[in-house]
Amino acid sequence: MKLERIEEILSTIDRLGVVSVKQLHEILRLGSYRHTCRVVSQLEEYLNVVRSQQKIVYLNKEGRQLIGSEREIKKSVLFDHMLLNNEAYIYYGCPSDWKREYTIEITQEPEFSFGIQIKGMSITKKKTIISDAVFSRDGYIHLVEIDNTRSMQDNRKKIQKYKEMWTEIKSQFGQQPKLCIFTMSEKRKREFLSLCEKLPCDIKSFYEL
DNA sequence: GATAGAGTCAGGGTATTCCT
DNA sequence: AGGAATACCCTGACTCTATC
Repeated sequence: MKLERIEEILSTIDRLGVVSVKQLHEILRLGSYRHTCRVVSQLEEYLNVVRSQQKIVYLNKEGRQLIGSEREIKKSVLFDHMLLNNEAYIYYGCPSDWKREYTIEITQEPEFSFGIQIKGMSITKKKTIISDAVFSRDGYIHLVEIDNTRSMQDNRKKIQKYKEMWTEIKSQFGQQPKLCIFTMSEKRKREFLSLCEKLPCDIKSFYEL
């Protein structure tokens, strides 16, 4: 296989972190599924392979070295979450500016300063929120949240955080982003729908994909 | 003609579902 | 429960095609 092609495929894997062969088949579009399997097995010297329900791969040291990636992936319980993240990536047509684990940091002016100004000290506070992924489409920013096994209580907290920060998020992106949420069941989808009432959002359950 | 890329078919392995 | 049937995933072997 040509080096260029190897690097291209390894970069794709690097960008997603962890990916199943089935997902690679949809992303790379190398022809038949059989052929994707073959390509992956040819690249195995650069990959760690995990067999659970299906074969999933991520870059090993050689692979990272070849494409100069600093991002080391360790085998973890987060794999399922990352694979679901990929499903969203595929659903949106593999956006070229897709970024995982995107940190949004904002500074908020305090609502009440009680008229006190302390010299040399800023009373603004910083807040961060990490989206599972961010991408743009037709010029619009999309923030992606993947709900796998998080408790609904945690989900409520996170959505609340988005609501609190939404004004600043808007001004940071210079536009109204869209919150895209993928969840595991219709029941949760309904809960998210009511939680996100006032946010521009797109909520889907994985069964719809 | 050698090589790489790609398709088809068959079969093994394992998980899931079905049936008694 | 436990064995049979089914479904799904992965791989090997063979073949064809394009390109150099």
